[in-house]
Amino acid sequence: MMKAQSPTLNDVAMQAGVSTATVSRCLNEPEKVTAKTREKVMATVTALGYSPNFGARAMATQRTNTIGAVIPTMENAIFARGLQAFQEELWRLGFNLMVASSSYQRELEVAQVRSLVARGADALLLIGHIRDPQIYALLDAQQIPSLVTWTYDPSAARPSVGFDNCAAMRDMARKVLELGHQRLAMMTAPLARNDRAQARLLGLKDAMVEFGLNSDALPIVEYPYGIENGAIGFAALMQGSTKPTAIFCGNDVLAVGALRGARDMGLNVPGDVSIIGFDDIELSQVTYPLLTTVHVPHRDMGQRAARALVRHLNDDAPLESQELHTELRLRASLGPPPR
Amino acid sequence: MMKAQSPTLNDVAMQAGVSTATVSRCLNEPEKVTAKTREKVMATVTALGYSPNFGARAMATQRTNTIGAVIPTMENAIFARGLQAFQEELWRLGFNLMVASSSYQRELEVAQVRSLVARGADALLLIGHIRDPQIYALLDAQQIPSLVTWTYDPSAARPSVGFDNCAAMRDMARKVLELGHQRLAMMTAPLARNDRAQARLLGLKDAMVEFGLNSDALPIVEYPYGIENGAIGFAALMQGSTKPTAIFCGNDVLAVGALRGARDMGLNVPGDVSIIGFDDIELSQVTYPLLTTVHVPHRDMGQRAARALVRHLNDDAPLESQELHTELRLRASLGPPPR
DNA sequence: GTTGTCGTTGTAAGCCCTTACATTGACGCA
DNA sequence: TGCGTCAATGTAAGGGCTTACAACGACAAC
Repeated sequence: MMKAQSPTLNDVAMQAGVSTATVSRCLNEPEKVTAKTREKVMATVTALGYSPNFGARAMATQRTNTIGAVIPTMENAIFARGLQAFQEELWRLGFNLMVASSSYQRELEVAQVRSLVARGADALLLIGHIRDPQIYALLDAQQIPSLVTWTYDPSAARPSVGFDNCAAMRDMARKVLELGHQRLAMMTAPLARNDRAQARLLGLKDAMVEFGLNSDALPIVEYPYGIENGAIGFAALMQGSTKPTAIFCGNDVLAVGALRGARDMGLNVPGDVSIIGFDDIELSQVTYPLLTTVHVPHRDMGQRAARALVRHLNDDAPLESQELHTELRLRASLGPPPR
Repeated sequence: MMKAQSPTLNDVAMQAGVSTATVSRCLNEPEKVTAKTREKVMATVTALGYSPNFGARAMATQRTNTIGAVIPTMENAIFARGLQAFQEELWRLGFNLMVASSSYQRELEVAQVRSLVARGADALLLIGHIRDPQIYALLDAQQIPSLVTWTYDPSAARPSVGFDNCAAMRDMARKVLELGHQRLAMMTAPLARNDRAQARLLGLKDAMVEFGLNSDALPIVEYPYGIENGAIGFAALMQGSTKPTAIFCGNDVLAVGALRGARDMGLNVPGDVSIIGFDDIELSQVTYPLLTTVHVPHRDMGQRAARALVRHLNDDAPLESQELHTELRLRASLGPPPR
């Protein structure tokens, strides 16, 4: 009955006295059209307030210029920063970002991927390699390109843009061990289905073995992301009879919590115990004492991932793995062991 | 030539020996189809690995089940938390989220809105009321519903789901003034085109007037989001001859920076100076001293916004403003003025 | 047995672009 | 003048789904 339809390509074409093909060309490949025609058409476009119908365009081109990302959570500063950079770069390249969060839940991630694909994502950004194989099967079946980030693993089947979590933590651990620490402990995010966390733990153990320590005896506690949890975890690690002199944290948030836990227990950092983080989020530069941590180039990673995906989609460039480098940030929370 | 096309509705229909209409109904309104037919069809769907073509569906329904959000930045914990909740709720309701960030730049926001609309967003989430009028014109022209958040302003032309920034800060300021503080100062995010920041400042000034102080004399410094900036701003405010005894910060991040600035300058909080934040992000519960701040229900806000938009899209429910309530969190960083 | 009703399924008309291919026309050159 | 060339434009065929409406068939009521 009543139709206040927005104008279509055809409306513009008729109004401007040209064919729909010409209008389409004016919009998408203006160089293929005479300046005169182009002006006439563009004038009509603005006059009518025309804007292309998304669905029709998506159908005709089989593209949406939208890329999906499934991340554990945006609330974690680590992901927020990388994701922000990813979005900014996508924007520069003419793409939009769809976000879904899996809350570290395996089945949920499957559903999210399915949904993003159903919503027309041209490609996907994923975090880490470990996930339900269904996801890879789905992506292969639908021929959706995907890129793994927050880790770099040349041995994995899929391309990744990230850094070597294991090597980074190993380097840090060596520094700590060189200071003479013997009793280490680790507080990590839950290890199950988190290859980044697993790799970091592995790096620590590697270094221990190098230094002749028994890595099997390493006390390990697992806590979800959260400052409060860091404090709790710290207390848990310190209540045994043989207290560690250096506590490695899988991420800075837990480490900041540990610093707080130490303060609550009246312990001096690093006098009584050293605390080491991972990520170098902004927060770690303002704690007291300043946090020793591994600096991760999150923004660079997000940007590179965006560029790689877009080049793949636009120019058919192969999706290749890229390794980014981390750096140790040795700050006040690390010192020699007590005594 | 070579086509490894993915199966279409038609393929499924032929294979299952029914019409495309029936297949479509099985997928979208299963209750309208006999159980027997439905089973047969669904079996074929899985057998063929069929999944609907996004573009075609979008074209036929004029819907994408995708909602866009334009936020200043995801890196700010405040937005990250609310956005996360928004996304989770959208997901529960069967929608996807597209994110764009404006970096507080007016023109960029216009472009982002345009892009999200062009990418088929069914509706938009926006932060605050102040923006280029072009945006509202565009949304009206294309009939894209939108909802404003992070603020509640019944006098504004557009519906909003949020809280009264002015009243919240006014309440906090009263508490501080009741303690006897006379020399106040404000550190805020840049005020230009940020109605939330402006409202918070206004609330502070209101309270000052109530208590007989000259609000025009209030020292104000503006710094972008960032812990480091908070420290810088603090130093700036404390270097005058008449030092403030209470510093109001427009957000917790600046406040945390201020705490750090105080420590750097060897000042005691709240002995020498009280520091007050806004937002109650996780961080504020672990600083030393704990931060006095205004608690904002970011998650609740995100959820409500999602529900309101979806109800509007699905059930044509009117988009109505909702006011959420903030709470004062009086913690150790606030004390009586020195002397 | 006929007719009417109603629940189920089928038919086919859009929805609005893009683009391969066809057509046109201007121009240069013989 | 006639012809070939090439750039500019037009024609029309999809592309895959939803849905109004038509058709059908089973069953109940008379």
